[in-house]
Amino acid sequence: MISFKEFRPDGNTPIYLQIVDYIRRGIAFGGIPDGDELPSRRALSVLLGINPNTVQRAFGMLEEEGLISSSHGVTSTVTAPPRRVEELREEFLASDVKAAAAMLKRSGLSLEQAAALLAAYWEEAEK
Amino acid sequence: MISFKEFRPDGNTPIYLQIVDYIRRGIAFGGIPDGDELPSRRALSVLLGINPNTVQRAFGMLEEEGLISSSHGVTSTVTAPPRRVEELREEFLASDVKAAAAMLKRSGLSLEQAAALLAAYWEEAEK
DNA sequence: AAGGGTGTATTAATCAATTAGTACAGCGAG
DNA sequence: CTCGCTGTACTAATTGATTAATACACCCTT
Repeated sequence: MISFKEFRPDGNTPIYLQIVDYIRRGIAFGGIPDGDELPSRRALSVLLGINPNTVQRAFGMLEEEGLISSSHGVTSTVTAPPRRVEELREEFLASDVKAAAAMLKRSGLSLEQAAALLAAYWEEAEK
Repeated sequence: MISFKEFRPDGNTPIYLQIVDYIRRGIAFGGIPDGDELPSRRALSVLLGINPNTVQRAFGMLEEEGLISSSHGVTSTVTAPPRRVEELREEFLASDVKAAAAMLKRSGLSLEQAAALLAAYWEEAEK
């Protein structure tokens, strides 16, 4: 059962997106295993103090993405076979790295300069 | 006189922010010189097909940032002495690099891995 | 079979950000 | 001096996204 103990909404980004992100990343990196059970829409909504439909919106997106499976009357479960997890990881990496590269490129940096600066700022960058 | 010939709003980000960004980057990297003249609020609003106040909002931000100078009755001009340009460039770089580093770190990469991936994706990254 | 749990669909309310309307005030050329 | 340009301030309208209300439909346990 996925626990939301470490879920800390940032108050800035929409909640439903943070839920999606939390679970996505949990599946990709944080050890949420295949077949794991999700809290019910209503249960989670109570826990987070939000409306059930907000949870539904998040879960709906995950469902469309094929990361969870839902059916009437019963609680949803994670659908994350090893291939999918690997795929997901790569998607994340690719999009993050691309975004980072684009960002650095736009500042007119060469690859060498970018790498050097990255190293320089690496430590102090907040995880 | 700053021309907006190359200004291509992306339809996604708010226009006033895109204007700010366009001018900021122009000053930092794109050769908008100190003292250069801006179109009037109204003129630019007509050119872009938007409301004068939307332009005003952008110009207001630039004014607060000290990047342009405005006074009543007369058109605004760029205020970008060499020091300021250098400073601006560094600000941009620092914030971009930090953002990139944070992004890569969140994916659980080591510095070495990040550098390697960056190199791998460098070419195809859109400027 | 019935009641309390569950997911789902549709619609409405809320809220924040962006954009626009209108009026006022200063400069400068003719 | 005055007209047309300019910047500025304040307020209202619009819009889009997010969140909430409500009702329905299904499953499972007892």
